[in-house]
Amino acid sequence: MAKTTIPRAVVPSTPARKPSERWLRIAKTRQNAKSGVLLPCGRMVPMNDTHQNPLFAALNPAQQEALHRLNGPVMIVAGAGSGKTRVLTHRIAHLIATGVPPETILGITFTNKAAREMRDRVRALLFGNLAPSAREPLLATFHSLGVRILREFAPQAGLPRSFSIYDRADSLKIVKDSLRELGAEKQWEPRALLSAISRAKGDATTLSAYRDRAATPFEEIVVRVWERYENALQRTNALDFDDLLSRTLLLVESQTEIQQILQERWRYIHVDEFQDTNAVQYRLLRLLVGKEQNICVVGDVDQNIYSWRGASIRFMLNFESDFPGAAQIILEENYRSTQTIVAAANELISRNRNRIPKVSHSTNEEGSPVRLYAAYDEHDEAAFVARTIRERLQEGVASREIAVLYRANFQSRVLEEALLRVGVPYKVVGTRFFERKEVKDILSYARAALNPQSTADIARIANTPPRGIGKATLAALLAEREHTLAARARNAVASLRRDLKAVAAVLATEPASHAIRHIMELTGYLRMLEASKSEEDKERAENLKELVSLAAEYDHHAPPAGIEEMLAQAALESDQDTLRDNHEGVALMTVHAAKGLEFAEVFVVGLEEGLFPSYAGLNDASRDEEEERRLMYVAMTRAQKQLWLSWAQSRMLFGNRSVQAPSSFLSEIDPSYLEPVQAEEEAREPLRVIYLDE
DNA sequence: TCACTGGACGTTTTT
DNA sequence: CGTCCAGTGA
Ligand SMILES: Nc1ncnc2c1ncn2[C@@H]1O[C@H](COP(=O)(O)OP(=O)(O)OP(=O)(O)O)[C@@H](O)[C@H]1O
Repeated sequence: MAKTTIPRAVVPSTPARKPSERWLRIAKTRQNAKSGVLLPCGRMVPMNDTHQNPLFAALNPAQQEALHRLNGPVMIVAGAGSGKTRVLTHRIAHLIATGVPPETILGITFTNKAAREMRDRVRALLFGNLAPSAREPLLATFHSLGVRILREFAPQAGLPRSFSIYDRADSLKIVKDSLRELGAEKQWEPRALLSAISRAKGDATTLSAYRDRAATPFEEIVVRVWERYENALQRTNALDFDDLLSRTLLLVESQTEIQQILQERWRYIHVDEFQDTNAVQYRLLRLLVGKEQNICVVGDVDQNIYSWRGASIRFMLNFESDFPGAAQIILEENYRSTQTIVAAANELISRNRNRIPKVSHSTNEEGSPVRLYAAYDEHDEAAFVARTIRERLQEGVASREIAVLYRANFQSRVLEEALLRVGVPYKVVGTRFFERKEVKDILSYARAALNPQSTADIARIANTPPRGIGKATLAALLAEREHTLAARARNAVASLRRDLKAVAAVLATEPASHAIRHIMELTGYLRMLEASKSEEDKERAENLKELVSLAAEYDHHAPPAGIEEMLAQAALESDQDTLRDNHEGVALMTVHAAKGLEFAEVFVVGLEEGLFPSYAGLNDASRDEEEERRLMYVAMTRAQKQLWLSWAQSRMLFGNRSVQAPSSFLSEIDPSYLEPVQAEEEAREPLRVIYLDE
């Protein structure tokens, strides 16, 4: 395997504004075709000099290996906090530094936030504060990559120029409607049907293949709903999340020319969090990798936590046979956490049988023990968290350095109440801005105007604000039977049409933020909110103003591309995206949402049998004890310095107070790493009375 | 058409 | 215990 690439054009793509801004510059002499690094002092060092090239100096020897092996397939396998993401970032920067054209590099991340961060890091590593150049690597999630490809090749993919992306709520609504049409809404759970459909799509199973092997009554109803679901999507020019991947796969699979274009476009492909890749993503990936086989994936099988939606570690296990000659790089040093945290997490995960044992150690300080709190109930637990955080803030820890992690979203409520009570600022990650009703409404106007087939959007906004369009009128409108309506209803429909026409005109001519403002005004939506006396509506009006400033980020696109881009972003926004880079406040989130993040101090709450590990889906095949343990491993390894674990002896579940047993995971951590925290006396007494009352 | 209300039902995790 | 939604009456 070649250790040095053959650089092509190595002339710096963007002229430096000021010499000081560009601390690292690509230079090359024509004679030897070898590149070097120009240090700020003006001295030139060879590109591969592991001592002087700053990109190498920031990595340990094992990590550097990934920068030496730029060609051919590479898989980096390593535990939490071992610098996998850091290596990817440096590798991409290094590729560019050696003269690989940036736009031939593709990096796939798990969330948009991760993509954005990687983009910032690569820029910082290469150009200091230089303005973004047109020539940049593409850093995106599989889903946004799909949108990009499908937009570019819309005709070949059999898609209209402007298609809508349906989020889970949109999809669920179609499933519900389909079930109702089938008269089966009482017998089946819409969510179960949607996840069956989604799961099949993610496994690259087509409807007809699924139909052929459907045997159980459940599978039969899935088929019947899926047929209707697919019809509805097609009718409304819409794609769901899974389609963004599967339609892209279909396109690239069936059209060799397109495959070739894409293979030539991205000659260096990277995938982060590879352990959570599903079948469709993997097949797409294999098709995108060109003859040179320049693919670099990083992952940790112990952090596979999305198997319930089709992600599988088998692609990691098969990597070497699918990509012959693949180099494997193993990273063993954890840079993130204290020795105590690393040891405790390793011990826990070693209980899993279905894994490949690996070494992971830390040369960081030993650190303090993991603190364990046994609460009386969920209120006591939340009070403990709030009180401890307040103390830590007083001791000088920044609030953004602290996270509280839980298994299920409903657990955030008590925590919020407790934090509010003691005045600790916090941010619940996962309450997505774009899922707020008022935001969805305004965006629905845009979607309906851009894509007149989008009946879901039309239904959503037809009577918001009230125009006098009720159920009957709406049905007639959607069936294009307006002429059968009474005059009053016809007028109402005419007013809706006028609004949509006006919105369409505005979208075609105005930049994104102006367009959004116009929508709010010309539809009377903002007026409706401002006329209301309720606090909630006041807040909604505020959110809409926020939406306008968000839209301004898309103003540089020519209309209507700005809005289209924003709509795609809105649909693809991840939970993590609600955490702004410079956010204030303690982060509250599910363990799933914390994947890939790190915090100085971490609380993991609700460590009770049935909750974490969760017993939900007990009858399902989806329940997986080992995945729950991996989830716990992910949770623990988010912490850099201090980890707190807690559980409650009693908890309100489904409106019933239930007696809880401590999580089995707690007994899987050696007691020598743990230190119990005593309850505060005054906190204990009144709560004990409540407890005994039961 | 729309506002209100009682009852059913839920909590796994999400791009 | 809350939330959401379907069904009711005005
Ligand atoms: N060689 C190194 N020198 C100093 N710090 C490092 C080094 N490698 C990694 N780190 C730091 O360790 C932390 C973890 O790195 P990173 O997030 O890249 O790990 P990861 O393997 O992707 O983690 P996870 O799998 O848990 O998401 C980061 O703060 C990173 O900056």
